[in-house]
Amino acid sequence: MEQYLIGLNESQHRAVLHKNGPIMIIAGAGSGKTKVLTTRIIHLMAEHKVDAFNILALTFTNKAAAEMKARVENILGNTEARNLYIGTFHSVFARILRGEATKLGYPSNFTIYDTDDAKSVIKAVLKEMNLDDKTYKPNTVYNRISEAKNNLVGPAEYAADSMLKQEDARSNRPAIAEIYDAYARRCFKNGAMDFDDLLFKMYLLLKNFPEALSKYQHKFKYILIDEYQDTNPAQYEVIKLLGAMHENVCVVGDDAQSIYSFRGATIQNILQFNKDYDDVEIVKLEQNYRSTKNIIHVANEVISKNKEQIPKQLFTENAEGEKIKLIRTMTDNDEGKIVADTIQEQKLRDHFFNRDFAILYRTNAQSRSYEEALRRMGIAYRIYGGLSFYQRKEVKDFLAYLRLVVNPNDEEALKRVINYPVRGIGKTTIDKAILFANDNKVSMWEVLVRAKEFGFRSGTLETLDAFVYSIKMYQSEMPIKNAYDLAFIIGKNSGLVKDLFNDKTSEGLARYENVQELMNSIKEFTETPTNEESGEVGDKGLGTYLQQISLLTDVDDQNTNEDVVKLMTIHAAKGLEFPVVFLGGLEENLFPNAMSIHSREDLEEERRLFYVAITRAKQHLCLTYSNTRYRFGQLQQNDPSRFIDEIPDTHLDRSYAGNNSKNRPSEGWAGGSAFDRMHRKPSVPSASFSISSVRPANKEHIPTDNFIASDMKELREGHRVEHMKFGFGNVVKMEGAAHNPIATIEFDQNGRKKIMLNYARLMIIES
DNA sequence: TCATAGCTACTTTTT
DNA sequence: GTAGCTATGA
Repeated sequence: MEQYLIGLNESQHRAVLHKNGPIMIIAGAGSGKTKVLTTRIIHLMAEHKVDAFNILALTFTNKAAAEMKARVENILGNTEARNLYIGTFHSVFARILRGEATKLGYPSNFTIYDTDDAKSVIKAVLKEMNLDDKTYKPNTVYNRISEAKNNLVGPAEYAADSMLKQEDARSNRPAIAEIYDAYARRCFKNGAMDFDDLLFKMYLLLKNFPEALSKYQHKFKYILIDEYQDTNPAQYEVIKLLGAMHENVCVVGDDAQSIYSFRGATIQNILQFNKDYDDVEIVKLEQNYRSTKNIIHVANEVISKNKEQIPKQLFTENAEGEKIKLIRTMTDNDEGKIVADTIQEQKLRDHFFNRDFAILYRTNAQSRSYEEALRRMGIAYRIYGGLSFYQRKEVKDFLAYLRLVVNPNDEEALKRVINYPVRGIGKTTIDKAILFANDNKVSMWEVLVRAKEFGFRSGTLETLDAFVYSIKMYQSEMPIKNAYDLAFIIGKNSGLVKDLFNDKTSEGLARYENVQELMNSIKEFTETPTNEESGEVGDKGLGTYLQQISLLTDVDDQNTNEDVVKLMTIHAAKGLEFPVVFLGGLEENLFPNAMSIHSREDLEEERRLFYVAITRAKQHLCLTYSNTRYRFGQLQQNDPSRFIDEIPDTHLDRSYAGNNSKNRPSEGWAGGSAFDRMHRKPSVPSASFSISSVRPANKEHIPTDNFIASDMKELREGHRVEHMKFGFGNVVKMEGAAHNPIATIEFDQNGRKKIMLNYARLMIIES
């Protein structure tokens, strides 16, 4: 048997070996899904001699795509793997659309608008249409348009659809169809596509241009789709079109983990896959390699409450594990504190590293209390999600300059930078320019270029001319300068970098650093040897750079190995795993969220979200909820989440939650809060997070009476020490960075352990 | 034209 | 609680 097939279980093996025809792989949480996908690609290439050019693999995140690519390269080598089309739906489609843009009337250097850009265009459109943005909230309008595009409904179809018309009329927003039309025109005029356009236009390309359809159908003989449960109708139709010729479509997903319906994903795609094609091979991966038996049992129980699902039973051969812990606190701040305390305690007791912990929550706003508590305890953490690097104002401003140089029709970019840094082009002038542009059906840029003709007066005219001149100068440099050199000049000459540099507040400093960081990333881009991705367009220029980054969102993700506690929403945690997981805010109206408790579908999605959270944990899972919580600046009383009661009592340790946690919180319990108890006796053995069933048990050690932790700066190899938990031992090795030293200690009773001196409390007995 | 004080509005968000 | 926008005064 081939080396790469070794270690697959029977179902995994079947999924990998299936060659032609449609196949659906239902992959439970932690069942080795990525391994199956990558091994399948390797097998197709190595065994069936399928050319890399003929394989298309689509994922939802850059990270998933990168991981897949890396694994394939690892086995087959870079030269073989580099020609694979592995990427996110958006990046692969964007790449194809660049090549075919002219068919659709777009320039091939079209700009990609992110959500903020799109909303800003909507705002501008609303203003021009004299519509009130209280009734037509840009957010709502954007979502409505997004939904339409994800369902392949264009502006014309939208206007003609009586159902949609009725819905909009009922919600008192009859003008959505008009706004949609104006928005689409504006984007087109700006030479820009939003995220949804990348899918929608891809569909239109295949639908309306038979030769394009045929080209890509021939090219992609084998198609693999990851996270199929999260696909929306647009993605579904594109896959259907692309796969129609060979029908070698392999979809992988887990209906139980479908949590993106609010972004247009429809679980029906996976539930009905076997009706879309004849003779669908169905493989279920039900063995979990991630979690303890306890966690898997609870996950199964919870998800079984959902009606709509593909029947399956997850099982594991891992250890039994311990019960799931439930902690109740009085306030959200206590919740943060108790989690931070527990992390600290567990690090000491069980030798976990910061990176072994994840704190998950339903909404981003919940991160604050954890943050404060962790900071106070000096535990390193990182919040994932929230504002990504590329969404920060200063970064967007700088990028807007670069965008404008590449595509002067990009009105969003123009508006961002026309008076930033301040150069005396005020609101009045800008409004005037926009007005002229609309009246004369030209771009705003055009108005500026021909400012004199449009009758701007001398003072304004001068500043406008100077601005136009500077941008034109940058444009003329484009063919001869690489992205970094040009960006450097732009940053310097525009005064933008200086402006940030002069702001000496701490926020200003952070902003300056962010722009420097951006410059670094541009430099890195110019210095990295060209790979096949960029072979298409002018290599190291500004245009190529912008294309590359417009679909990147999370630079933060790159450092997954740093030793920090990770904080993120459950959504962001999908696909990840952690030894210890804390799940916070298990309260009615928060989780399940108030907006999702009115329909069965929504509630089931919340439950799937709960399922996703549970199945992130490898060894320990701790649920917390708080009696009161500040939300929107107001103190709220909360009932415990209904999901808590869906966990079988046999698998839930409620001893931290008070006796009546099943009922509504009573008035008189506060004196004996779990929090208080936890602090009075932090190390009662039965109350501790023991990992006995997962790792070999440590022999209990009772610290000597005069135990006082020594200064760890004094610790050297050869010292004899006492550890609170592990007893006596000898230091055999010192390593790690100066700020994070690690000692290897041979304990008399408990063997060799690595101890992080920043956290451990050790007493030096003999030096 | 710019700086600042108040008012408002908020789920999740791979791209 | 806080970001982000609007109205106001300088």
